[in-house]
Amino acid sequence: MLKRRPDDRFAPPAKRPPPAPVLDISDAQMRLAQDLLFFAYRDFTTVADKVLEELGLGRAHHRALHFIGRNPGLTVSALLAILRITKQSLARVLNLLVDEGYVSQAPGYQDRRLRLLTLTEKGQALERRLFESQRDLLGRAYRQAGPQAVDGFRAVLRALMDEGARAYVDGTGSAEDA
Amino acid sequence: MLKRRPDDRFAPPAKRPPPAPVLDISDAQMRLAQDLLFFAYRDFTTVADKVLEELGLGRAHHRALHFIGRNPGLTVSALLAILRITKQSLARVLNLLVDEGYVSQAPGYQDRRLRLLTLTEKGQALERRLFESQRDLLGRAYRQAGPQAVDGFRAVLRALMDEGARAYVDGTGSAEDA
DNA sequence: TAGTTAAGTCAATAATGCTGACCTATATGC
DNA sequence: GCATATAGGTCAGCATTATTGACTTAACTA
Repeated sequence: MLKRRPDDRFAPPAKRPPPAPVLDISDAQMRLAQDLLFFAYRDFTTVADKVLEELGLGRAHHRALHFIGRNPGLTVSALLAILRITKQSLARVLNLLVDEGYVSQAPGYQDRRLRLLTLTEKGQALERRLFESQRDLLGRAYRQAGPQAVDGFRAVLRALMDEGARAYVDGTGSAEDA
Repeated sequence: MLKRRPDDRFAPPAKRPPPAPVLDISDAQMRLAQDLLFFAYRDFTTVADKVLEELGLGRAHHRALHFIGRNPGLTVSALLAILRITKQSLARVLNLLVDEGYVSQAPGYQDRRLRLLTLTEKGQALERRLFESQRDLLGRAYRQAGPQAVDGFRAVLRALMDEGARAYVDGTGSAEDA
């Protein structure tokens, strides 16, 4: 391993950092939006992470619980399409949730190859608890920002996502498209 | 065939999945917001991930480039506070960015223990490219949703984040608080 | 000078993602 | 009935990004 001497990694000292290049208002607004999304998402997920940590679960488990809870009878394929991860990645998460009794599987009625996923009572209770941590934060934010802001919030987020995901959240598409 | 091997991982088959329990309007709205944030964040980050993939970089590198680019002369401590990761996690990412010539470090002028981080020209070019991929998506979303929606979007995201992060994005706090 | 702080580093571990290969069960089209 | 496609599961290995704990060096500060 080539050990760098400290000097190689250092630029000549600058008295003052160079000014941030902001080209126009529009770009500055866009960069602000990057910040906003990063911090809001960071802190929105953190409140649920705290609950998950107690149980030795991760964010991936939360996502699965959330989407199964919202779509009882969801198939594995549909969940994969939503999460955009591989079958092998989901397997680790889902097998644990099934083994621990949070999720139950039932064969499809018409097509018995399907594994329809639902939350058990235990799973519903956990999902509820996770939901409430985020709901409280979100509720405060909604009240603070006001109903008109909430409409705008939803409109922009909706426009940011894929066409398929948009159809899904609008209720006009299937989970497979998300 | 009925002669399938028994599997205690399977619940008894259910004709129809149980209905989703939606307790009141407010909760349904909150659950929708969870969906919106998930999908919007997923697709917002994906556009930059595609650029990063070509260069063998990850999302962690993008985050570092973004915040150094927005805050030239940022210290390592401040970047750690923003990203909320450990020094060891950042080290891997930052050392690569320095070694590859995206980021340069300069000792602090008053306090020479500090490593003031700035983007090199190469780093600025990459950050710009990453930014533009997200700016294009965001620009379309903003135009589609309209200026009033954008205000609401910003207000809710701002309210979702920590007090420190809020001060940071408002420009009234230091990066250390974020 | 003593203690604190900023940063770097080593070692080990965990969560979550990936690819490739292969398997079973079931459905469907001919 | 048979060939093929589809839904799902599994094994093995690997990459990225995070973690904790312990330690070091350099420089600031009381």
